[in-house]
Amino acid sequence: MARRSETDDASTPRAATIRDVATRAGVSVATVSRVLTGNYPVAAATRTRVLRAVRDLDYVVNAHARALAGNRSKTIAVLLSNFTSPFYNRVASGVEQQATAEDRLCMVSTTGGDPEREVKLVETLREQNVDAVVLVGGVVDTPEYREHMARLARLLDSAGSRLVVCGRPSPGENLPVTVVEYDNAGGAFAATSHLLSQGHRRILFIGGDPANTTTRDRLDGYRRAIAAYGVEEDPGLVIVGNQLPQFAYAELKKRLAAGPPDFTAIFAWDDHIAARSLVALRESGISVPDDVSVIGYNDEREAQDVFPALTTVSIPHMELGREAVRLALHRDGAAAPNQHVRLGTHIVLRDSVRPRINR
Amino acid sequence: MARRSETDDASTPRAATIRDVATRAGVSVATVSRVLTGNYPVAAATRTRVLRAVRDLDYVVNAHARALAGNRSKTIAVLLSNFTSPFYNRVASGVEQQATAEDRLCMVSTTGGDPEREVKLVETLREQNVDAVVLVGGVVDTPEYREHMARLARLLDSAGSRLVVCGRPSPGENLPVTVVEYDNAGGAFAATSHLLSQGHRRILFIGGDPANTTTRDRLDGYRRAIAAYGVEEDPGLVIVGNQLPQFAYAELKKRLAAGPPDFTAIFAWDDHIAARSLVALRESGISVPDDVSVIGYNDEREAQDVFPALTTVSIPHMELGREAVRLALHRDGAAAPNQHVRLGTHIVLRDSVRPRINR
DNA sequence: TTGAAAGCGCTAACAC
DNA sequence: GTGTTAGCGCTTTCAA
Repeated sequence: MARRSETDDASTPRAATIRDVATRAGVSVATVSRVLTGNYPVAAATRTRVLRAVRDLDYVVNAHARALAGNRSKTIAVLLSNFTSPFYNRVASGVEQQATAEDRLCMVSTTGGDPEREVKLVETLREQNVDAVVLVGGVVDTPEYREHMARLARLLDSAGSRLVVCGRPSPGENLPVTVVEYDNAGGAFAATSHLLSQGHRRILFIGGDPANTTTRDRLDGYRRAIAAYGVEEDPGLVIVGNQLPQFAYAELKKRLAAGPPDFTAIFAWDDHIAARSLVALRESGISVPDDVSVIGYNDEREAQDVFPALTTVSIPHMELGREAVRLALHRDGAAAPNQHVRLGTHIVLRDSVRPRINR
Repeated sequence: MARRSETDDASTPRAATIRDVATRAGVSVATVSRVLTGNYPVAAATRTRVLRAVRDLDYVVNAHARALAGNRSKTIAVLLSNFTSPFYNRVASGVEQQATAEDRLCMVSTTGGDPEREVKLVETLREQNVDAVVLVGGVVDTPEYREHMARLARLLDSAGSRLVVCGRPSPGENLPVTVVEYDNAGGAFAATSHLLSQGHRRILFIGGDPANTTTRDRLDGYRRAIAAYGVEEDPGLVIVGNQLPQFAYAELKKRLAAGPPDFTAIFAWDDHIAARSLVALRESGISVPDDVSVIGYNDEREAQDVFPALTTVSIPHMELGREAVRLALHRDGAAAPNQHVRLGTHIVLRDSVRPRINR
C-alpha cells in the first residue's frame, strides 16, 4: 500500500534502503553492508559499483537499523541545567567537540537544575542506547538523589553505556561511574588567598545556592583560606541563596543602601554575579578597585569586557567536557569500574583587585 | 553465548527486552507494546501486571527498535556554527525547549561556520531519521552551497523529515524548506536611524564577515538608514572582515592611534564587538557616550553589565528556535511546501548613546 | 570474495 | 481485550 504519492517514477517510493542499492549494483545486501562499514575485504570492482549505486540513489544507512543490529548508537548525551549560561555551555561544547572527534553525535537536554527531571532524562536516554551520558554541573545532593543515580549508573553500565558526572562529586563509592572534576575548592581557596595576601580581611562571599555542591565547595575553599590566614570568620559576610545575578545584585544594593560597606573585597560566586556586583557598587558610588576589590569565578568572556576587567578563577571548561567523553569511551583496561580525574584551576589576574589601603 | 559475566542471577544477562516483560507479566509482546504506547485499550488488571513487570525488570523500550518499526525517531537536530556564542546558543536553547515540549530529543552539532561541513552533517543527520534539522545563523552564500542545500531539502522531505533554516535566507524558491527569519536589516535600520536621529552623521560600522548573509543584511539596513536621512555614505566608515571581537578591537585601536576619531558613533556588528569597542575607546581616552556613542546588536547578557550599558537591538532568539521546531513539526495543512515567517526585532535603549553635541 | 539467512527489539495489521 | 506474526533495515555468522 502506497504511503506517499507514487505518481511518477515508481522506482522511488521512499528513501532508498540497502536492498535498493544491492539490486542496482547487482550484489547482495551483505556485500553492500561490507563496503559501507569497510570492515571486510571486498573486490575493488564490486566496491566501485556499490559506491556508484549509493551515489545514484542518494542512499544513506539507517542509523536505527544499524544500532538495532548490534552496534551501539554512536551518540553521547549531555545533560545541562540550562543551555545558555557560560559554564554549562562551554563544558557542553567540549563534550560536543570530543564526541565529534570520536565519530559520535551529541544529544543535549536541559534539566533546569531539577534533580528529578535529571533522573527522568537519564531514563529516557537509556532508551537511546547512548554510549555515555554526561551530567554537567553541581546539583542539590540528597540521599534519594544519590540512590537514584547509583541505580542508573548500574543500569547504564549493564547496557554497555556509561554515566559520567562532570563538575560534581561522585554519587557513591564503587559505582560504575566516571567522575571528571575541577578543583573547585582549590580555586576558591586561591581566590580568597589572593585577596587576603593583598591585605583584605573582610571579604564578602556572595551568590550561589547553599544546597548546591558547587557552592558548598567554593564556600569551603573560602573558609579554609580565611582560617589559614588566622582570620576569624564572620558569618555575616556570607550571602547565599541562589545563583541568579539579580539576587546578588539586589542583596548587595540593599546592604550598600544600609550604610558604607563593612567589607573591603568581594568574592563572587561567578563572573556574572561579579559583573552585576560591579554595577551595584558603581551605582552606590563605590569605586572598584579603589574602595572595594572584586574577584569572580569561571573566567567567562564577560570578565574581560566589564570595567574594570575582572580578576577571576579559570576553569578548564572545554577540557572537562572533552575528558568526560574520552574517559567514558576508552575505559578498557579491564578493571576500571570507577574512573576519577580532577583538573586544576588557576587565578587570572586582571584589574579588579588592589591591595587594601590601611586606614 | 554469554557476552557478559553471567555469574549470579542468570535471569539478567543483558538489558531487558519487551519479550522479557511479556514473559514475566504472562502476556504477549503485543500487549506490552500496547500498554507502553498507550494507543490502544488494555484491561486495567493486565496493564497493572505489565507495569509491574516493567518496574521489576528496569525495562525501557529500545528507541532504535521503535524508530525502525515505523515511527519516526522523535528527535530534532540543530546545527550551529559554534556552541558558545550567545546568538547560536540562545536559538539552540529555544530549539531544545520546544523539542522537549513536543516530546522530542535534541541533537546538536557544530559546523565551525564551514558550509561544506554543514552539508556533510546534514547528510549524517539524514541517517538518523530526525524529524527536522534546523540550520542556525548566517552563512557564506554561494551557488554551490544553495544547490547542495536544495538537494538535501528534497532528500529530507522525501524521507519525511524537514529542513529548517533559521536566521538565514531560503536556499531557493519552491523548496520543501521552512525558513524562520528575524528582521535583521530592519534592526540595523532602526539602530542606525536612532543614531542619526540623535544627530550623528558619521557612523562607523564595525565587524562581521562581508560574505556572510547576516553581515550583508545588517550593512544593508545601515546603508538604507543613512540614505533615508539624505546623508552621503562614506565607504571609509565601514570596517568589515570577520566576526571576531579581537579583529574589531585591533582595527579600532589602529584607527584611534592614527588620530582622533573621524566618527561620532559606532554601530557594532554585535554586542561582544561593541563591548570590545568600549574597551578600545576607553583605552584611547575616549569617553562613551560623551565623545562617541556606541550601539550593539543581539542584546546579549553582557550588554547590561558593561559600562556604559549598551543600547542594542534585541532579537527574539529563543522564539526563533521554538518557532523553527513548531513549524517543522506542524506543517500539515496539505499544501505548505515552503513555510516562511519573519519575527521582529526592536531597539533596547540603555546608556551608550547620547545626542551629538555640535561643535 | 560473495551470498543466504538469522536475528536485533519493536509496532501494527490481522485473527480470535 | 489479547495473541500471532510479518516486517522495519541492517549486520553478521555460516556456507559456498
